[in-house]
This record gives sequence, structure tokens and C-alpha cells, in this order.
Amino acid sequence: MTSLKSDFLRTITERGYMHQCTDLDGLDKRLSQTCSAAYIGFDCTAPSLHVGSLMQIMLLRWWQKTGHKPIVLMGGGTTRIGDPSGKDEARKMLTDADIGRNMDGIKSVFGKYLTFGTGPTDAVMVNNADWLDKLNYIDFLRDYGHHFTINRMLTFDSVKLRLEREQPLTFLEFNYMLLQGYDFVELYRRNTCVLQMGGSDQWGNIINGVELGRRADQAELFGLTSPLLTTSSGAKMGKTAQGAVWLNADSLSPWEFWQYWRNTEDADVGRFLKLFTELPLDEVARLEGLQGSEINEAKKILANEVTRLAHGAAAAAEAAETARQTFEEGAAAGNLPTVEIPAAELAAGIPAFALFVRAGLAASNGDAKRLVKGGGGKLNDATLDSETRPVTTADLKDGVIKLTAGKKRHILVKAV
RNA sequence: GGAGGGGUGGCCGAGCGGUUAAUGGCAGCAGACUGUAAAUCUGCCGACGAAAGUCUACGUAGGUUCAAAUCCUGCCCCCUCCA
Repeated sequence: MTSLKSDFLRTITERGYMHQCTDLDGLDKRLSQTCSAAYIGFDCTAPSLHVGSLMQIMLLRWWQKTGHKPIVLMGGGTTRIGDPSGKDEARKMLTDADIGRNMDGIKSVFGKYLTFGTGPTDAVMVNNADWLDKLNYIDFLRDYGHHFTINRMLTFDSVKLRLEREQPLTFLEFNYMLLQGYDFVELYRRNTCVLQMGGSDQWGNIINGVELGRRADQAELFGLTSPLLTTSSGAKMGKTAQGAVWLNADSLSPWEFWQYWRNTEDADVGRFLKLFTELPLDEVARLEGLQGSEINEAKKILANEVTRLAHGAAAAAEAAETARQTFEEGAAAGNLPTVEIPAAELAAGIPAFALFVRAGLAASNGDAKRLVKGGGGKLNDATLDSETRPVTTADLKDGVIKLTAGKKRHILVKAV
């Protein structure tokens, strides 16, 4: 914990990414001397990554920025097994077609954060299905199985917790850690990859790779994990009412993404600025120190910066401007999410509750009625007092009708 | 294969013949207070219906009963112990 020599470790320690490291001094020494390769694996369980993975992506970004080579490992093979870490029960099996589709969706996001290519510090992407699918069971058991003892495997949290809770752990899942361990060795051989990073729930899996590398190849490998992120109120990062905060624009619009960060709790602002933006630390310290409502300025900067990385400067600026018009001027900003309704239907009049459902602001007619009855439904910024009030073309203002549910969810209705 | 226990709303978890769309908690939504924050307080929280009301729901399929989440039978699934 004394003075770290390598840029990478110093940076990530200062910014709060560091949780555990297998050999901090050894790694520091190596990184300060040579350009090295490190990898992080990503499951292909959904068609987009969400902010829960953002810390890992940022780690790879810093890794590249400090002069090293990032390897993005797509878990095309391991996702066929299913990682039991941190899960109470086995996830249902994904079909190979699903995994392939998910992988395609996930791949696109890395181009925003990393520079890919063939140069010494350019990022590369690999898929562990390339080697795992070819493994021969008997060969694998003979070559690698004898390096693992059941005694040791039973001590890992991913296994131990399941057993303690008397929840089933299938043999399939039990094998996951061997395969992830083998991944590390394979990447060491192919790319002289010496470091695996991941979330703290991956510690056990990472250790397995480090140990397997030493036993099988006498390789000195390193592991490093980042802390599990929760908000100050204890909620898991990246979950909202609508679901996960996805990184792909087609899963979650940049506007909603920006809003997620804008609504960060006060107590989290500094931490998030360090983790999810690249603002200098003295600037972060200044923003973090803002008192009372002034901290809203820091939240806007946080939202701008994070959105800029994920969706580009234009999308970030647009989201910021839309927010300014909507929340600070109370105007119907033109860039709010829009729903189109046939003009003829609108001319005939649509009950207000039905319009809320059409706009996606309510899950059912009953839900919409409850919303309006509770005083949470607004039409053109005026609170609705009747859920059945017909909405017609007469309500159009500058060609649109602004519907609001609660304080934050706005939709523009257009007649077409 | 044998013996026992269990499957209830997004999750946890009561209920164990009618008064139960089903206690309670968590999560969620809205309102108040604020700063698009947190905390707190209040209301809401199956679907359809303007409403009266109708329908669907307690693993699944049947049965008993005026009436079943609650009783009986078959089936499916899970857990524990034994072999």
C-alpha cells in the first residue's frame, strides 16, 4: 500500500477500483517495467451489458490508457455452463442461438471504450468457445483435472454458499471454475496474458486461474478484483423500476441513461465520478464538496461524462439539453421520447388513461387510472383530475401533447 | 427404489373448508416535504369495465361439497434421510 510505481495500479487505487489483488507488489513491479496483457471475461447472458459491468470496462480502458494491452474475453463457451458465483440457483440453460445473439449485442459496446487493432497496446477480443468447445473430456481431466482438489473447490464461496444453504449445485456448474481457470492459462499461452481482473464475486474463479497457471506452466499470473458496487442506500447498482440500466442504445435510450446518472444519490456522486468518468481527481474533489442543491451541478457533469463515453458527445449533449428544457424550463422539449397516435383516433378522442397506456407510462388500464386518481398524471403540465377525460386534437400544442407520469417520466404524443 | 417434507401474487412468507383478490414484510408506483437526492410521512399496488360488476389466480389434472388455496386421488417438480 506504500507508493505504487505503475501508472495503472496507482490510478485505479486512487479512483476506487481496487478490492483485492493476489500480489500487489509483484504486479506493480511488472507493470512498471513492461507492457503487459490483461483480460476480463464477460458472460453472454443478455443482449447488452449493463452498468454493473461498467466498472470492468473502465478498468480495461485505464489499462489501455496506461500503456497496456486489454483482452476482452467473450464467454461464448463458459456461458454454456453458467457461472454459479453469487447465484442462489442455476440459471436456466441458454440455447447456443441465444448466446450467439447476446454476444453480438455485447461486442458493440467495447468499441466505445477501447481502441482495437494489432498494435502492442491495441485491444483484442477473443471468444473462449474457440478453445473450450474443442476440449476433449478425458484429455482435459488428465491434463488439468489433477491440479484441482475437491477439498479446495469446496472451500470457494460459489460452492460453499450453495451447500450451506442446502441449495442444489449441479455438476455442470461445479465445473465452471475449472473452465474459467483454464481460460486464463489459455490466454497466457496465446497472448502472454498475465492478469485477470473482474468483480469481487469473481475472486474464486480468478484464483483458480492463477493457481492453475502456476501448476501447469509455472507461470506467474496475477488476479485483481474490483469492489461490488452498491448505492449508498444499499441497492445493487444498475437496477431501476424499468429493469437494468443497459449500455446499448437500443436497449436503453441515451436519454434514459443520462437520467439514471442524473438521479444519483448525493452520497454517491464523488465515488461515481471517480469510477465512471475520467475527470481529474482534484476536479472530482471540488464537485464532491458542493453543498446542498449545488451538488446537482456535479450530477449533471456526472451524467454528461458517463453518457459521453457510452453514447458519444452528441447524444450526451442532446440528453442534457432535453433535461434542461424539461426540468428547468418546464417546456415540452422536442427530444423527449415520442409516441405516435393516428390522427383520426386522436380526433375522435382517447380517454386519458388509455393514452397513458399507449405511451408506455402505465402497465395496464387499471395502472393508468390509479396513476391519475393518485394525482400523478399530467397532461401538458396540468394535473389531470379525471382519468376518463377524452384527449383530442384540441390538446395539441405545437403539434404535440406532453404526458407526464410522476415527476420524471415524460412522453410526447404526436398525431400522424 | 424406500421414508418423510414441500410447491401460495415480482421476491420472502402467512393462511389450512365459507367473512380470502388471498395477513405481513421487501420491492414497485404516486402524493407531501425537497434539490430530477436521501430519509420520513400518506395513499396505491391481478386483469377487464365509465360504473355496477365480470373474469383469472394459490405446481398440474380431476373429484368431494351449496362452497376449496384449504379435503380426496392421479401426475409433475423440489428438498432431506435411507438404499
